[in-house]
Amino acid sequence: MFNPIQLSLAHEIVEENIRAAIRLGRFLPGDKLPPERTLADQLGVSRTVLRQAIKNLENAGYLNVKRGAKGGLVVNLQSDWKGDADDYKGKRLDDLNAQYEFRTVIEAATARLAAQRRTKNDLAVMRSALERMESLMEKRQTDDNMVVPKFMAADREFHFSIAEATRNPGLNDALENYWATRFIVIGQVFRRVEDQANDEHRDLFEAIEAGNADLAERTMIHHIELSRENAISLLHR
Amino acid sequence: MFNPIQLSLAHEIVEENIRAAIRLGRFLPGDKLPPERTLADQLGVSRTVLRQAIKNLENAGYLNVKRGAKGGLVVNLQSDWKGDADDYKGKRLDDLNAQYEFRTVIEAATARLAAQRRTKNDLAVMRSALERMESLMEKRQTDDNMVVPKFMAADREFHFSIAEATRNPGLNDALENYWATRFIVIGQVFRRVEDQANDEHRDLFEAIEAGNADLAERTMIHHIELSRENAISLLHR
Amino acid sequence: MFNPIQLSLAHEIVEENIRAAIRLGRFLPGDKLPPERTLADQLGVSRTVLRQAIKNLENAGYLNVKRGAKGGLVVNLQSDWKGDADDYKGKRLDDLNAQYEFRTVIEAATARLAAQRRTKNDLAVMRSALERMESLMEKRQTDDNMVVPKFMAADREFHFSIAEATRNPGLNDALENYWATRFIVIGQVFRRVEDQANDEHRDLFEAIEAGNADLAERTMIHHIELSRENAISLLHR
Amino acid sequence: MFNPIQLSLAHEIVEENIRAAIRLGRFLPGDKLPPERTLADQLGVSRTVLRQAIKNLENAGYLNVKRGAKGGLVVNLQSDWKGDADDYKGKRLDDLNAQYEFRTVIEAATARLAAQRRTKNDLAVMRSALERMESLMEKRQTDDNMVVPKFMAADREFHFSIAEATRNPGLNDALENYWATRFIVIGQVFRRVEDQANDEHRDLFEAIEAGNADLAERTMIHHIELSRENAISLLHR
DNA sequence: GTGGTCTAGACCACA
DNA sequence: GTGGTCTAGACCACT
Repeated sequence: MFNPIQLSLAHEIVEENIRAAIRLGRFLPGDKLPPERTLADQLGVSRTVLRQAIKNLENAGYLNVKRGAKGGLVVNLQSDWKGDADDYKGKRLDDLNAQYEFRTVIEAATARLAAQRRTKNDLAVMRSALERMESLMEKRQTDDNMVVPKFMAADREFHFSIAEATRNPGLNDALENYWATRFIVIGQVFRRVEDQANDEHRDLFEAIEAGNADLAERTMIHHIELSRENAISLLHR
Repeated sequence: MFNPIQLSLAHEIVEENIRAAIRLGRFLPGDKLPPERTLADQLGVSRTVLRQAIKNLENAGYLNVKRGAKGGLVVNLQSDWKGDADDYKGKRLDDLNAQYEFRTVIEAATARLAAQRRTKNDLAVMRSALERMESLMEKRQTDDNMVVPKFMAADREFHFSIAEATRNPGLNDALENYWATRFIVIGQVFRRVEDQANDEHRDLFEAIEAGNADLAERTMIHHIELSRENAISLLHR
Repeated sequence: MFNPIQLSLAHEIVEENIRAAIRLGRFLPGDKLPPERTLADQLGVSRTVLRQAIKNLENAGYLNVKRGAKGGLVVNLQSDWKGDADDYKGKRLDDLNAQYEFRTVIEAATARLAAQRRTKNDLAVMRSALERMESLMEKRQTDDNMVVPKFMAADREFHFSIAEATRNPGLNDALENYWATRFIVIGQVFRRVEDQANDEHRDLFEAIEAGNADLAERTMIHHIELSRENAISLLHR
Repeated sequence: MFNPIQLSLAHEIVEENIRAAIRLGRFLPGDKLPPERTLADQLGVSRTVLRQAIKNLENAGYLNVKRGAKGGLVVNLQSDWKGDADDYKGKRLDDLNAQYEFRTVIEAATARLAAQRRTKNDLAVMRSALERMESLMEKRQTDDNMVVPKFMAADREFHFSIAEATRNPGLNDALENYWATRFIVIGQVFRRVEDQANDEHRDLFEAIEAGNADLAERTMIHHIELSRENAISLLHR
């Protein structure tokens, strides 16, 4: 009837928040987080608690802490993160499909509603993310190891800007929560879907810009379906 | 960039859990909760914490604590609950609409998927809830004050059994979370939608039983739309 | 010319202090340390620092922390301690001999000086420790797992009471430091030297009681030599 | 049961290290310490910390900081040192005796063991220090103010080379620690024991060279006894 | 009345 | 002007 409650430790919540921000690309590898004192203030916790979270994130390979006047909390390359790829290693195929199904439900709705409600400003934000993705796509053959993280951040911004355009906080939150906790952060996924993905992104944008809700919805569903197939072929071969 | 984190005390979480169980009709007025020790065990907390939660729920009118051999934690009538109707008093119309919109997205999906995946057992659970609602409907003119709570519990079970039939935990959780925290527990809502509501419920059931996904989805959307109009006319007149 | 300085972290010093007290048998397995607040006060540190030390000692198997009114910091059985026996596993034979040589220098001096300076009170303390050892010796065949720890604590008290009787703080400190950091805490040592050890202890006591400095010194040297041979045969077979 | 722990700041430890090196004559008056960067490196601290220590040592009269290309950290004459003689001013006679007693225990052992274990190389080091002392002794009537410091450094080297010859790190450390923290650095002591002291030093050397452990031990004990009487007559007249 | 967690503020060490 | 450490005090949760 009742399940054991989950006691919330401040430092765990803080850790989860920062981890999500990093995984979502709000801070890219090489970026510095705000100084401890500022971060603690923003998160509404003491430095003690924040530092516990930072220590864990450092151990998990997300952060690199440097001392001194020019030091700070530096975000590591994705390749140093521990436990992310593993999250999906043993995952059952059914679970993965169920997660993509849920995402499809949410994003089909955001695409449809965004097509009906997007403002000029929404479109500008989407276009900016889209163009960033396209320009990064051209650099994909270089060995700049920031291409993948930057692309993933732009991808996230594109999808979130669509959700934002719905003006529905529930959909927004559901999507953010999905990406933060379940989004697969493996660069290889990117490398394989790249071309298709970007064409789909542009189609999606154009449908939303044109206010064509049905088309936007269909395009989004197709886009996520491709993403799903890719993830599955990558993780369950 | 970062928002203040929200810490919750153990007894608040426990209180919220029990309140949700009551609001969702898992315990009906007059029912007794399990004994303290059992409850504390299930929730994984000490009796100190549980008792604090119970004290608050008693003050909020949800519970009536009776001592003695035949005592226990008795659930009160809805009419004794405090602060629930208030939740919606000052709510902005836009917020209410956004919430219903979110519910529509989720439940349109559950209806569609349930129509495709329901097992015989799923249908049996749905039918049971449906028949209970229909039989309660006939008693709605009596002054039996258990009719409304029982109807609401059956209503909840009906919707949840549909979500259950999708075999998608994400949709399931989203729905449960929605009902637990945002579902309007005002009996008057029930009194006004009752006739339509029940017809819709049966239509919905039949579409799912027939495996007609499109129809199930349309019916669900229509059903929630009626519910929304009702809530708005009641709360924002 | 200069060596890197060793930065002293408060919690490490505290940890070392408590660990030494346990290893020296000032707290026996099953004993409770004073409550955190008291301990922190005595050690002149904040609870934060003390708790870090306790956490480490818990991880190292020295302590078992229990919550609640009757909880506290309980000392574990020696068999749960980690890293103690290991300290000597790979140790070079020369190092071990050098350590025993150093101890011989210090304790030969304490025995000699104690024989010259012991008061009645000193003798009473020695006799008490001696008698405790003798009474424990009789229980050595039982399976009471407190016999070894208690014997070791009494052994330590006996030797320290001799050092105390010299009224020389330098010798006292050197001995205490030696036992705290280098004393071998392996119960098996005890089992093998038992009979001889106790006879020697009594001889030593009688020489000191009689004020026979030469005999006391010779007996102590012989006693430590036996102990050394035992340790070596045990650890370097 | 437990005593307050003593925390030390990095710059205090560094200061103490450098002070000990100077007091032990590892750097003689007029010598320059290594450059700041080298020193900071060797000590494993930042220059900030090192400079704080240097500032204190300058204030205490140990160092004279000279800027410029030919500048550096120059060690002052003993006569400029502050606070050393004071260390013993209020000291109780008993404490002084106890310290000499402890030193006697340690050095009697080093003399005995050195006589048994000294190598040719050990003897060469001892002889070098001995001869330096003898040659300085002849200059003691001149007003060369380097005679005393140089003699004291040679004296320290002589005693340490004996300890070194024992191959026992424990004895070595105990002696070094003793001299660094408790050795009386007052030049006047030197002026009064000089003649005897040097004869004793030579006797000691010869006993060790001859491998006569008993004689070496007796000579050392006598040597320290003279030193003790001298110190006491000087400080407690 | 114990251990468990968090806070606000201080000072240190580093670059 | 950053991260690193420590303190004093408060309140929570457990038994």
